[in-house]
Amino acid sequence: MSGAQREKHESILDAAFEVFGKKGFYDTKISDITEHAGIAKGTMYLYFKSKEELFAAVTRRDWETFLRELNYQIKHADGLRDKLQKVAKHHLEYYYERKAHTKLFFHAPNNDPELMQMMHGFLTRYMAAVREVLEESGMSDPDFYAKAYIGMLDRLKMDILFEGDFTREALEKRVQQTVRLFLQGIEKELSE
Amino acid sequence: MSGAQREKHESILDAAFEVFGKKGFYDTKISDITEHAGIAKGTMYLYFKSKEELFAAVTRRDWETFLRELNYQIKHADGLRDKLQKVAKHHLEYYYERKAHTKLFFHAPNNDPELMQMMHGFLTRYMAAVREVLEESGMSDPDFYAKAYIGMLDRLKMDILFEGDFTREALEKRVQQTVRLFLQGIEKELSE
Amino acid sequence: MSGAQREKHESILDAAFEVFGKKGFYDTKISDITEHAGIAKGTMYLYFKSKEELFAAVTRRDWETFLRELNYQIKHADGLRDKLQKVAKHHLEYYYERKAHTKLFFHAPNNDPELMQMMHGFLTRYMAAVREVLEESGMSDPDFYAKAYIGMLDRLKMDILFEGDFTREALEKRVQQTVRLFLQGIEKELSE
Amino acid sequence: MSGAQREKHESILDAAFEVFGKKGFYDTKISDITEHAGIAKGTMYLYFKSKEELFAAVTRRDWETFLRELNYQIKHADGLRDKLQKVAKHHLEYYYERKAHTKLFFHAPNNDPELMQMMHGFLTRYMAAVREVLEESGMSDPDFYAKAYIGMLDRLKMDILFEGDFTREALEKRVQQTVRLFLQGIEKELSE
DNA sequence: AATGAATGAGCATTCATTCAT
DNA sequence: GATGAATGAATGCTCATTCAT
Repeated sequence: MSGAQREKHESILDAAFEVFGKKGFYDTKISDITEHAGIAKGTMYLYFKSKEELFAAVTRRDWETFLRELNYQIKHADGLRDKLQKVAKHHLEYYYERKAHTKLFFHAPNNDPELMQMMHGFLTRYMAAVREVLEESGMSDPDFYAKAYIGMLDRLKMDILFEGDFTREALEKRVQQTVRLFLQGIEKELSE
Repeated sequence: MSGAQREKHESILDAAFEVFGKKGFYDTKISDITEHAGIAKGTMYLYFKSKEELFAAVTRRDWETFLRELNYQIKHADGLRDKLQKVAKHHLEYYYERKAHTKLFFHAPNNDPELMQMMHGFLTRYMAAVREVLEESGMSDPDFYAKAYIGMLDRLKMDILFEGDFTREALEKRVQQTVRLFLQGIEKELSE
Repeated sequence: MSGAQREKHESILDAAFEVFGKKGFYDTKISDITEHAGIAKGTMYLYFKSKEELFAAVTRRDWETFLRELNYQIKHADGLRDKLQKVAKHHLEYYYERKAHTKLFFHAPNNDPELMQMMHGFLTRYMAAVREVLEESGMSDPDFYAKAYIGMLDRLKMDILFEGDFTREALEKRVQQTVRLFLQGIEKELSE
Repeated sequence: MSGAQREKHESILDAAFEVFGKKGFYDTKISDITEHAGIAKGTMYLYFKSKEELFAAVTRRDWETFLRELNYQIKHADGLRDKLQKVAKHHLEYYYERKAHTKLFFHAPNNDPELMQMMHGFLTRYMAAVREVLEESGMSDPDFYAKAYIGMLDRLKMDILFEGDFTREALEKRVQQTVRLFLQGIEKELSE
């Protein structure tokens, strides 16, 4: 793929992110996306096999970015508390930045097994990253605790997405609260 | 509505629960449901305004049951630990019993604002019930903690729904772990 | 199927015969046919599974009529010469009456194995009917002669279909010539 | 056109013959042909105006070869019987050699008037060649007899094309039978 | 009340053809 | 001359909903 093609590939993904995120998978027409990208309808099919695959590609790019940055944050944090804090902040800020594109998360195609598979893979990788942080601190059953931590964060994201006036300050407070709650909760499990 | 009508109303809901739960909203045809219920296609429209409304009614009935039982459990439990335990057990068992109907939760109609509204209402009532439990123990910011607790449980439900061999024993263990984690986590916030 | 339904079924076939015969399979839109029949597009699909199946049904009805009348003609004819004459007349008149619907024969769907199969079946039944006539006269290799006879007729039909001014008198003359040629040709094979 | 160009022109025709013959006009994509010919898609359009024209060119080349050889055979045959025999053999062998490319004959483009015109021209030239043979023998109405003869052969070709196990010996037998049938049939019309 | 035949809006995708390089 | 990326017209079919019976 040439440079120009890579650029077009990206610009289609950008347009698709925009439109899928605002209108949801089913209410988005291919022509909505291609018009937004300034290309002809058929051109999309030179880069993506189908509407489903395009949605999957948008999701994949977004998640890969999420996971890359997550790992970067964890790597450059010091100690358990700092790492958990970075995770929480990353999780909540990710959704904060996507407030205007909520339909990416709630209005995905319903019965695409490949997409389901892919999503599951991402969730697993997210969980694994958090589990590793906990393992380093010598916790037992780190799987369970990783899931619980992510679960808390994921519930809190709802307020961010659906309360129009959620501020960055409120977000920051949530981060602190969550870390505190979790750290106290696991205190006795830590091997020190 | 006469008794016979009420019965038919219920039997349509039963059929819809079954089919929506197995095939998801979009892959379910009205005729699938009416055939399952043993009635004519048009008859459904005498009882429900639309496919969306039927789905909403199925969801509503299920959630109302959930909340009714939740409140019953809380009312008949003693003390914070017991109440939290009952909540966790109820939440996880609810999904355990619906393992065969996962598409009710993941393949809902995408763009029905009324349904979104309704779901939001149920989540709020669920949260409120847990918040009350926490408030009774004199916690500050009980909203946050209620959400965190529910978030943990909701993440754990995924394993129940998608791990085919999840047992009731494993479920029970999750309940204990979650309660323990949470209670330790909030220990210092408790006013006693 | 009720009487009214049977009538609608027939009227769709009539419309399809008309439009397919004039424009050919590929240049006919479903809406052309349903408009011609005075019904909605979806209604066609209550009676026929697909465009291909509708075309097959049109063809089937036409061929069944052809074969029914053929057998009737043969049954009510006396002796070999008369029977061959009736066959020739029937074959050529059939196409004469369908001069305005030539595309039924030349612009059929190209890759429908079921249709190919069906057509093959009809040709076989036609051949079998002629073969029987020859067998009664004690000919050897009646298969070959039946095919040769039908072949002559089928080539002659082309003039009928594509020469605009072909008259019934010319047709009648062709019948006589063909019978004469064929009878002389097989004279020595006859067992008398 | 240079030599190299002529070669490419031919190689496109070869590829088109191959692919059209195997998959039929509608199921063949231009890219199928150009890939088979080892050239880029656009290049085809430097040599042929359209897909239809390419198909017509393939057909034309094939028919011209057919007619050239036919005339050669007729010219080098002696007497009516020999000439008719050569015609029959040529006709049936032509299809025998194209058993693997039947779709050239049955899955042609449906609504190309120019192609129809061309095909008609070839049929006429074929007919004329046979008619001349008959005329030399002083027959009356040679047109009719030429068509009848070709008709017989054309019906017999079907068996060759669609019966997988048709042998050259069976073909030879058909030739003999056809000539015999026809010669006896026209015996009395011959002026000698 | 119950039926089920009829309706018709809605949309992803293909592929022959073009034309800038 | 050769390329191949871009174009965009064109259409069969589904299925929620209606309404005459």
